[in-house]
Order: sequence, then C-alpha cells, then structure tokens
Amino acid sequence: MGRSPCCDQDAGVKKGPWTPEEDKLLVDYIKDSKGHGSWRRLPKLAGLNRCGKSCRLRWTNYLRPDIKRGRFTDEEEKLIIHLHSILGNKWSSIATKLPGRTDNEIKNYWNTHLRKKLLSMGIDPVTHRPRTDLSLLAGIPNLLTAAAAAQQPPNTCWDINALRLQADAAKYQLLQGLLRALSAPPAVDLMALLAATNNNGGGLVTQPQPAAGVDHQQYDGLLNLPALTSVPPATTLPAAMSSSFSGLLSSSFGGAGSALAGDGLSSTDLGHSGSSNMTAAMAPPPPLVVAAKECNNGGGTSTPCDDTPASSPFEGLENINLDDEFNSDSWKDLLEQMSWLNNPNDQQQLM
DNA sequence: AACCGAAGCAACCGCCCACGA
DNA sequence: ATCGTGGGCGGTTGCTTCGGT
Repeated sequence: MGRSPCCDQDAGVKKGPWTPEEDKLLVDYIKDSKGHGSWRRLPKLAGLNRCGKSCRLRWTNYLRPDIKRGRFTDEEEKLIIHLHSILGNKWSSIATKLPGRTDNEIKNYWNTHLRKKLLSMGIDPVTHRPRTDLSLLAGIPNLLTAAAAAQQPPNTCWDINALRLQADAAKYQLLQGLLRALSAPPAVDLMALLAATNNNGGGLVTQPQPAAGVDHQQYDGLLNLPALTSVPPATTLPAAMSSSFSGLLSSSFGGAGSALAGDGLSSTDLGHSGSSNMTAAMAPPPPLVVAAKECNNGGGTSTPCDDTPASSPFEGLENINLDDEFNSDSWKDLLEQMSWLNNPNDQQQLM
C-alpha cells in the first residue's frame, strides 16, 4: 500500500548526531509529560527540529534512563549467542532478555564482535553450524575410515583403531592440501575441523574446551560431532595413501608433517586446551592406546577380534586418483567416488 | 607528525505489521 | 473490508576513533 515517510523530507528536519541541547529537550519533555505520547507529534511539542522517528530512536537507544553502558560481559555474550541460535536476527527479542541493552546495541555488537568470533571458530554465524563454506570438508562423513572399512571382505578382521588413526592422518593431510590448493588459508584450526568431521567416536578422544565467552551449547553442538583422536606422522600412512597425496603434500607443505606456523587465524580463538596452535597440532602424536581389533561379521556390526588384520585397510583406495597438482576437479572426482558414503544408510551399514 | 585503513557505533532508511477509524 | 497511521524492526550507512606505518 505504501506509506508516506514518517518525516517530511522537505521540511528541513535536522539529521545526524544529536547535540546535548537536543538530548535535554527530549529528556525534559518525556519526563514532564510522563511518557513520549505520540512520537510523530513529539518533536513539535518538545521544540525539536527532528522527525519523530529520530526522537524515538534517540530515546530508546541512548537516552532511556535504564540503558546499561559499557562492555558486554562474558555472560551477556554467551546469552546473545545462545539466543541468536534460537531466534536469529530478532534483535528486539534478544534485547528483552538482556536488561539495559538495546536491540541496536546488541545488533552492533553482534556484527562487529560476535560474528567475527564465531567465524574464527569455524562456526557459521547464521546457522550456528560449522561454516557452510567449509561444509565440503565438514560433510565428509569419516570418508576414509568408512571407505577403508568398506574394502574389508566379510568376516575378516582389522585393527580398527589403527585404521581410524591412519584415516585421521590421511584426512588431516587431505584437508591441508585442499585448503592450500584452493588458495584458502585455513580459517579454522585443522585439528578442530577434523574434530568436527571425524565420526569414529573411538578412544583417544581429545575434547577441546570452549574459549572464554564462547557459547557452550553451540560449542558442544560442534563437538557432538566426534572428536579427532590423534594424528600419527604421515610416514605411518600406507604407501597407497601416501602416494596419493605425495605430490600435493610435498609441493604444499615441504613434506608431510611439517608445521604450518603463522598460517591462518590463531587457533587460540578456537579454544583448544593443550595443543592450542598449529605447530602443536602437527607435533608427533601421543602414545597410542592398545588398539582394539574388530571383525566385520558381514551383518553391519563389528565385534571384538584378536585375529591378525587381513591387510592394509587402505588397500583399494589407490583408485582415488589425485593429481600431483591437486585441483578442484580431482577433489570433485574424489567426492563423487565416495558420494555414496554420504548416504546415512550406507554409513549405518559400515558401523 | 601525518597519513591511511580498519573497526566501532550512532543514526538513518525503508519495509512490515498491528490497530483503529 | 479497506485504508491510513503509528510504531517496531532489521539492514545499512557514514562519521569518528584507533592503531599501524
């Protein structure tokens, strides 16, 4: 239907920053009138050459006596993030839960601080899920572990923990290489990313802790995706896997296992306790726990097994052909070859 | 000391909705 | 039922401040 602007643009009403005198006029009027009444009529009655809307904004965002000034506390930050995950950009609704804070203030704080904070954590500030621009990576459902497991014939045994660790290492390098190949400096700590992409849920789990000011529920949500166990040196990779990535690794990192010092964002923002930087993340792994062995009984479940593993769990992955010069096409090929693994039913059968 | 880019934030803009005539 | 108005809301702008060179 269209409506006339709240303020006549030709009336020469003042715009821009408010002066102390204008503030006083507005405050005095509202005080004397015990309320603002009609905002449209207020400027004339208060002797202000402002539009009513401008007066309302000035009052609600700045002059109201119950406005709380100063930095947001950690608790307020957590609450904002939590409420935003539920309410989205409903700033006024969020503001009702933070006494003394205005929707405008919260909105500004979100846009200038919290949004960046979440991004640096690899969390999409819109969805509060792991970043969608990294979904290509985050969506890999334990690809290599599952693929390796899929190679095992029924009723054979394999060292499930060794398999998982090798898969972790392979994934770690793959992700590094991919990020490099796409000329995208890691926006998140790769260890954290792997923690989010790893589905194995086995032992050796290292649970990073949320950084101060980080919403625990969201963080926990991220961590609901099982955590990375550990990253063995690349030299433990089966030859087939190593060669698949060798070109990419040697050209990108100067050799597998090299540190990525100074690359990307500080991982301290990611809140890791312990290995809180990239160099530490690349350090030799801690001693491994005794590997459990499991049998593929052919029925979609695994059972404990003491037999010697049948063969390298990565056998059969040689057909994943990554070019020496890693590029997006080869990545697509890889995904296509393994796309069936994204099917939850298929994954279920592997577990 | 001067300049420049980035960050922060107050204020504005335009759309939408509720409500009353 | 329709339309005009008031007020609220989210997105955006642009000014100010800050920090680095």
